[in-house]
Amino acid sequence: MLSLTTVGRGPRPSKRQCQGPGSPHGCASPAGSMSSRKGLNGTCSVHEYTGTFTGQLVRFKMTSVCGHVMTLDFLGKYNKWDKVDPAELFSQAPTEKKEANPKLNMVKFLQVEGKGCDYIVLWLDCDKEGENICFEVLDAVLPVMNQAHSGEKTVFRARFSSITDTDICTAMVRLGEPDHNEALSVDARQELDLRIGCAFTRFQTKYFQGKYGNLDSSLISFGPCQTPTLGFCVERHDKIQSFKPETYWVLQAKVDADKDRSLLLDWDRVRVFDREIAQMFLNMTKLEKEAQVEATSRKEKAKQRPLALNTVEMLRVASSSLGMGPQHAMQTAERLYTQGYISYPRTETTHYPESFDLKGPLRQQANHPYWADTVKRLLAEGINRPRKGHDAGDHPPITPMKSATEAELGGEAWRLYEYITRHFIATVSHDCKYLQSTISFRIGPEHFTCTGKTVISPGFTEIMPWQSVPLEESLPTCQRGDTFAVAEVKMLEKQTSPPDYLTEAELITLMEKHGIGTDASIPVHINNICQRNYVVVESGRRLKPTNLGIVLVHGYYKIDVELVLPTIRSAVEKQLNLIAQGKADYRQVLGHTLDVFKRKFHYFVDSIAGMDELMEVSFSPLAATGKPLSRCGKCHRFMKYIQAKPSRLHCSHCDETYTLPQNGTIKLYKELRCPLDDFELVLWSSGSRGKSYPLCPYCSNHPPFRDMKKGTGCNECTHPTCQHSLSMLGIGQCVECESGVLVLDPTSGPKWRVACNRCNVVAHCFENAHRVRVSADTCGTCEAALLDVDFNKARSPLLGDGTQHTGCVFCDPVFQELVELKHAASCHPMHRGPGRRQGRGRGRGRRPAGKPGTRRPKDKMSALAAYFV
DNA sequence: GCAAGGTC
Repeated sequence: MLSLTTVGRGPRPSKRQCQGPGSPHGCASPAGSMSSRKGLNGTCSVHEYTGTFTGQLVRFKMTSVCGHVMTLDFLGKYNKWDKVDPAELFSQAPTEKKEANPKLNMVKFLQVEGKGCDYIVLWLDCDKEGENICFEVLDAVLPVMNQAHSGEKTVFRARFSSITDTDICTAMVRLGEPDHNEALSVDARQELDLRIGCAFTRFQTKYFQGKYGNLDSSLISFGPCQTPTLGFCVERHDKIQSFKPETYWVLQAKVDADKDRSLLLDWDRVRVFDREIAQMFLNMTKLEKEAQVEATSRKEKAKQRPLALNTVEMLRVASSSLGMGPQHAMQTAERLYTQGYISYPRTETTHYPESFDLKGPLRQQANHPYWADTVKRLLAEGINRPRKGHDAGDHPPITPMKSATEAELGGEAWRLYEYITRHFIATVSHDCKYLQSTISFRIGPEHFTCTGKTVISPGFTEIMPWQSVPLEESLPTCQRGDTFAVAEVKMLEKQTSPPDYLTEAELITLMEKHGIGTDASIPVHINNICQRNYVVVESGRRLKPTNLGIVLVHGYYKIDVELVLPTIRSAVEKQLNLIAQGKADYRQVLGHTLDVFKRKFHYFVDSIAGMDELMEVSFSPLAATGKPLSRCGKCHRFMKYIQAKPSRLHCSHCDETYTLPQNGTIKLYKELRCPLDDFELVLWSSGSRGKSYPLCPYCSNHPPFRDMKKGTGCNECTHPTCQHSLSMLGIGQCVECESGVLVLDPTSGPKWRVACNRCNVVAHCFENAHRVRVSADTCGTCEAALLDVDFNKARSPLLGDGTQHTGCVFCDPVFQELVELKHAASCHPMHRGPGRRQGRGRGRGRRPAGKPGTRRPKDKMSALAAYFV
């Protein structure tokens, strides 16, 4: 008998905590009998052991998933932007659940492990997302599990608020059922976010891209989290813009404390905004010789040690003190976590469970070169219980799990680790105690105060020195009735100053306060608005909105302010919570909310001119952008090349736009024209050492043949006779990728190259030839097209005086010597095609058989691969 | 090409 149990969302080491020996409820195995292995996806571990369950002796199998198993998307044909009206995305367009990460093969993995199991216990995170994942797991696993007998319960949900022995074992004896309503509320959230986000994003992007040539983002996205995030940044920008500085006046008094020391006093009125009134107060005090002490006080105060560390606080400090952006900080923290240096870095909780072993992590720091003394003293004198924080029931606060040095972690990772560790030590340290002394003075009729702080015991500020109470000279001892000589009273003129742009730390606080995003997604939203060029990060990690960002938000203000208000999300979430609580019907809420947003969408579309008016001020129309490059095949006037992403050609006479392949440059190709549509060809190039090919702007956007895809060049065109086509310049099947053909680059001489028309394989052929042509004949051995080469007389590699040679680039002994395989230089290794393969023998023609001039390169993969590799 | 949410 087997039982499959599923723990957590990721392969966390913490799951082992529930199966140690001696567990009170018998849910664990005898020591040493657990076996562990990796699952078929190589990521998730499977642990097996014997124990008791519902009074029977069973074999447990325990494993995990990795976040959501499934993700929601539209059916394929609704993802074609130019074929689908975004309005259809609100209702007509059907959605489907796809595997969230196909590489992990999670469904298959779960089915392999779940096959033949009798029971399943779900140990996913105890929140709505976790509940939703429960059902994703069940959808995969129930069909392969053993059938239940006579209505016996086989699906259980474990509910726990921390991964500790007591919590786990309590959960095990109080197993419940997964909550379908909570899961449904997440289904609704997914569908709303998808439909609303994609509809607005597609509409905005297409509308503005079709009108302006110098937008600084290729995607004008909208989303219920990212848009309000941007809204906060623009709101601050507006405050700065509309700020009117005001002049105010302050009285400042100085008294002699002793022979060579004076005290600066603060005016009790702080400041006044009327110069004459300030002058009047100055007149009343400036002639006074003495300041009377009216009262003194000495109070012991405490600066509290920090709450235990959660994600958003870590991100705030990383941004404001370490200068690390949230996304980068999170990546760094993840690495520290997977390497075992810190506990799980995504948590809302700032409270340690009662049973949490605080001394363990602390002891590990007892020999650290930087803080050994502090830690040893804490361990010897007894640690202070951390302050009571917020328990979100997710994961313990972020805690260092083993000692590490700067040399070991290096750079950024060390700085983050150092902060996390100092913060942890601080949470179990004592509060900082200091004495606050105040002296109240009277000069003439006006009151002034002087305060000073002296540290009694530094407490946690010893390990967090940046939090220290600043060193001040102590105030003189005095009592009511004493007098001090007035050294000076003067009036200062000052101005109120505008706020500065939002810092990332402030933005995180605002997002948290308004419930925009989660601990895990807040960095993603901030990153999004940077990447889309809505804001730029300035010095001090302040977020300054760009023209585009400002125009978008002001446009929403004009058309429908709700689209950008932070309440947009919380209002929807209120509805979703009703589903989760079983108080509202999933279909009704979904239908109603979609209906509301569909109306908003149509109103937005109808009112887009309002946003467009703002856009016009900052951006130039397509017709006024770019440089004339190549002639249109329809009107034979020059079209303009718009380099800004997405790069394209625009014919202002025909009002047509032709998108070009991205990440490359374009130039005119010898004024040659496409025989099909008369458009002038352009030469696309990925860089001097990369590949290049001719391209017809019209064909690339409107493929003339069924087997030619959109966005491709002449090197994929199957025109039977055009001198630039694949049919005429293709040589043979690519040596690396499955579907590509090596095509001669006709512009590459004198350093002749052939390049794959799909992947980034480039072969350098001949250096010293002045002409290379693809012959109509094919190789007898491999059926690749022969090359007809005319070498330079002086530097010909041929024996004797010969300059002309025809042969197969793969098989000919003369050519073999000269060919060198490379990857297109501009391509990053990450984007390379699949690795070199050997021994795939399979004949498949690249070109349509039967057309005039077509050659069928024979698949001789093993021979070719052996040759190139 | 799009959202937000998990997590690697």
